[in-house]
Amino acid sequence: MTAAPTAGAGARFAILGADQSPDLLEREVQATWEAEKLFAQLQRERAGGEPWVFFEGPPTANGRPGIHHVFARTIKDLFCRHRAMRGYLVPRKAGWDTHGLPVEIEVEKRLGISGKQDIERLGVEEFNRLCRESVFTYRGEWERLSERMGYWLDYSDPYVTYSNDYVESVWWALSTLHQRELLYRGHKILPYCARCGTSLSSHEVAQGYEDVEDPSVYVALDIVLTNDGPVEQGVDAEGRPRSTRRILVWTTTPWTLVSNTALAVNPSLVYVELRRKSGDSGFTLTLAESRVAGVLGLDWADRWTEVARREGSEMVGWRYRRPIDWLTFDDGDHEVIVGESFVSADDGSGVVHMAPAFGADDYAAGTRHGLAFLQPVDARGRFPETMPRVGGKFVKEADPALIDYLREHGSLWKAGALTHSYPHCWRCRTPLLYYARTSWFVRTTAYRDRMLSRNARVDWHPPEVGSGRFGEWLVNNIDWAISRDRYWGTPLPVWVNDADPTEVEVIGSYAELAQRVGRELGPDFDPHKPFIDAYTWPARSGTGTMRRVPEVIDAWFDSGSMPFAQWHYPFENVELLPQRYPADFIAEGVDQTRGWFYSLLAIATGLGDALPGNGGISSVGDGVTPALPQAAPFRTVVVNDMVLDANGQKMSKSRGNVVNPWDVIERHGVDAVRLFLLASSKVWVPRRFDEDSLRETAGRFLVTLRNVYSGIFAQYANFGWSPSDSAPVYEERPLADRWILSRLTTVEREADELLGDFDATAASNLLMTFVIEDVSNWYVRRNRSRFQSPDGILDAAAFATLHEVLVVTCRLLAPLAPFITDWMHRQLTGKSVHLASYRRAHPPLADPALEAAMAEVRELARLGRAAREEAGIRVRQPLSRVVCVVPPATPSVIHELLPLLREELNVKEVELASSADSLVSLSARPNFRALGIKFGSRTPLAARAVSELDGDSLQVVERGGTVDVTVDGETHPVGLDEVTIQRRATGELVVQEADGRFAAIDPELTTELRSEGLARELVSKVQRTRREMGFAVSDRIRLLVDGDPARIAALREHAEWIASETLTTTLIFGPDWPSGDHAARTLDLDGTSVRVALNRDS
RNA sequence: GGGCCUGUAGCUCAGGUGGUUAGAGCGCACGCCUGAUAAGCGUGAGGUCCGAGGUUCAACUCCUCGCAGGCCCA
Repeated sequence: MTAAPTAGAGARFAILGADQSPDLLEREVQATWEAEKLFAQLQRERAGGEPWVFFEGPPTANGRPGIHHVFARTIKDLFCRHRAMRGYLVPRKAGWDTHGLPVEIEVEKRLGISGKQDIERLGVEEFNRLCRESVFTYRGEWERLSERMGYWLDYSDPYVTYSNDYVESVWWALSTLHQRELLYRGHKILPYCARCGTSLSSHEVAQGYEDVEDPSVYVALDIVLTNDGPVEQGVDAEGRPRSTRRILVWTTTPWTLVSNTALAVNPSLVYVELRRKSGDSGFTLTLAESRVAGVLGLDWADRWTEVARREGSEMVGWRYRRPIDWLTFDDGDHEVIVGESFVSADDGSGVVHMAPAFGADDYAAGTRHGLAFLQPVDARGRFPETMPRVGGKFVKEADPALIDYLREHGSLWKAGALTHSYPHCWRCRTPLLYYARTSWFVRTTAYRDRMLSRNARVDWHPPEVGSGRFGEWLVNNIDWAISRDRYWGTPLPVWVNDADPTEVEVIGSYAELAQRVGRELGPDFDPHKPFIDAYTWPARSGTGTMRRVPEVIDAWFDSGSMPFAQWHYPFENVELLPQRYPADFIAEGVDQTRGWFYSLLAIATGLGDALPGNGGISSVGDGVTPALPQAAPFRTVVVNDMVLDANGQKMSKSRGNVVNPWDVIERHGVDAVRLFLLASSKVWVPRRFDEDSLRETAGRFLVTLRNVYSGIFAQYANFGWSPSDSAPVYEERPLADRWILSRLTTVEREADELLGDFDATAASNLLMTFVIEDVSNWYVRRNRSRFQSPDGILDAAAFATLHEVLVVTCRLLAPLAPFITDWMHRQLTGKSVHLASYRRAHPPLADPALEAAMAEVRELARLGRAAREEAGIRVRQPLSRVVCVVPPATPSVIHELLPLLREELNVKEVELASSADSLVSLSARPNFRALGIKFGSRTPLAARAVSELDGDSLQVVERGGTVDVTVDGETHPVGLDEVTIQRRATGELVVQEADGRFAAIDPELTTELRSEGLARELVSKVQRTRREMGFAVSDRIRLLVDGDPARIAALREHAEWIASETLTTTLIFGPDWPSGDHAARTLDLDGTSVRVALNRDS
């Protein structure tokens, strides 16, 4: 890397060659950062600043980082950098999520084993050792990529969820929740393989769906009590005592009928009660109206007649008699109809049988309605030996016997078969059972409202994720099942008396554990399985031994504990935590909605005032103290969506379209990748990663930035300008300089506000547009000659101006593209951009009038060019004049800017015409918004009347008066508010107009103009020849020109100008060819040939 | 089945609170420039704003119902 320039004479700004690869440059910058320990330096400099707290969501280091990780980390990095540049101290502690199923699966794969039996055969100790080892297989690559992409994070002291300190903090959280009666043992319905004896995780289930044939059974159950009272009893055709009203229920799992405790109807569906027209007409049958034809046949009306219809909500609370009464009810309601919105009328009868032990919906409904819970099936999926008819049978094999039983008792309505997709064990193909398993829960439903109110305080980007995807889901929150029947995880710190399962102790620290077991834990203490299970102690009650439950906890509970566990709180850092909690900012992918975002909120809300400054619950049950404000653990969250491939497809290994971040970084550089990801669309919309698109947007922008710096600024500044040279104060610089400096001030403020508001996309586009349009395409282009051959102090001020523009632009861009900006900033100032302040303390004032006027000039330039195009006259050919009109509100400073327009359009004169000018005619455009308020439904009539106003009337209006228009027979005054006045050119000029502005060129070419055009043409071609011959920019030449006498005469008029433009010391017109070396060319000048010869004047 | 997002030019995307001429970049066509040059600039042609209803004097914008794609959850 080139040494930074020192201020003063002879300063040299390094030039960035066009062939310099971004990758190489960025690696050099990276090396500099490392050598300087720049991140640590920044943190030291900000140490006294107000903290702006960032939480790093810990990645699971068991897979290679992909391009989407680069995306998420760019977002995290850029806001942290921005706030640091604003002066905040932004702690950035790294973290690793190291527990959980993904790690176990990775190890299983590597060992070529699968399933719990295999793991236990291997030994839990060995398995967990391998898990611990594997976690950091990819850690090195994660760190290297993070560094390469410029994601600054303190990796020296990361939090690691498997570490003893971290686990202890998690234990503390669990025991705190337990003290608040928020931890309990309950049931959870899980997909379970009875053969393997294990429950399956959702992604295992997803692998095992197969089409199978299952029974499809309708049973008609007796209704015994409705809202109108008891139902009359009777006997059926076979003489069995039955109720006179029945309800039709459908199931594909007859074996669960043994455990039936309720029926569910959809409260908003319509149900009909039908009676047979003939035959067994002594009873009625109730089912959903929309299912009647499906169940009873399309011709049902021939045989049935409707006796009542009602909404499901009217049936809630009715009582029925269950189909099989072998089991005794325990606590809870039973044989009742409940209302549940999940009940669908797409199949079945619109009435669903509920067995809370065997279905997730059923279980949830059971919890909601306090239903009884009947679970007779053992761990191998069999009914107890003592059960009638099906004793000892595997449940699925018991179906036929149960169907027979129903038939014998007259409750079977019809039995068939149904082919549908059903989950099977992916290992052994056994159909899975949805099974209630004992599980440990956090009673999140007890504080759901608090989670909602805390969530309402979060600044979500975008807001709809917070209110919709997350908020809606919170409303339907159910208790968090935190235990897992697995091996590699934080062990659940729950010890239960083996003689009395109601005696439970939850251990909240290692000291407490040591106290229980009556000895030191020792330096080699490992809280993981299997070691932890060796810690037991005699129960306090005197009988039995306290033994730890076998489960580990959900890894999401680990990561959700990071706000305090990363600091080993409350065992350490008690003073620090109030300054590091809550987070001002987090950012993760939308897939974290129910992951990390939830676990952070659920844990923090449950802990309440056990965390400093967290407010909330101090106890549960009767005593709730809502004293402190209930903040969420994060004040702001930026949610990013996925990165898709160039065709909008999800990246996946099987499709082979996964983008390797290292490859694209090598090709384009990190700055371009970061900018592209941020700028292509709002970060919370899925974006396509298309390298062609990247190249032409972010890539092109960076080339332009480099060109402005190297090709304009550095190249010419190196001829003798230095930052210490005195330049006129801002107010005395040329108007163009004041304009770009004003734009800079405006953009500086806007970019800061946008990033302050977490809108990285708008900030990226603002800055890229500023550099390309305002800096490169207007300021630099129009002032190029001031850099190439500065004449006097006002010209030279361009260097000071562009220097300022580039320095500030680097700062504004630094959070987004940290490499090139740092390189350039060091060249320009000798200092790293990342230690700079984002905004200048005393920028020159913005001049809105100047900016507005320049915008008009640029629009006129566009129109003027279009007019030239239309007239077919190239820009090099000078023209006599252009006549322009701008809106009346245009600031008067525009008059001072007209020289710029004259140069841009290559005309001798620019006239601003007024409305009174003979070139101009006025026309009116109705202002619908204003007219609409006044005229309502007659707006179209009024609009027509307004647009028919003549020029004289409009002049009156323009001066602030009103004129009357007739609308629908009535007269109304119309003023400036209701009409937009437009000017059009009349006469012989070539006109382009838009939105009340126009530019009209005079296409007439005088002899004088023609000869000047010719001279320009010659200069241009001679310049090209010089260049082709390899002359240096400053080389002087001798030039001879010969050709058609009329042309030569025309050129001769401009001899002096030609000579000075081409650095010609001796200019000869005529046929006298010089002796010696020279290059002779025949040039085509405006249709005729001219011969030139030139050589270096040494 | 539920929740949320997206649908605008060939492509990628912008388009507060409804206002009659819907924008940009790329690509394309034509042209300019030729000492930022393995660069730069301009002009132009491209659009039933996914569809159907509705509200309104007026709908890309608001409402309802669909269609297509995506994500998450069942």
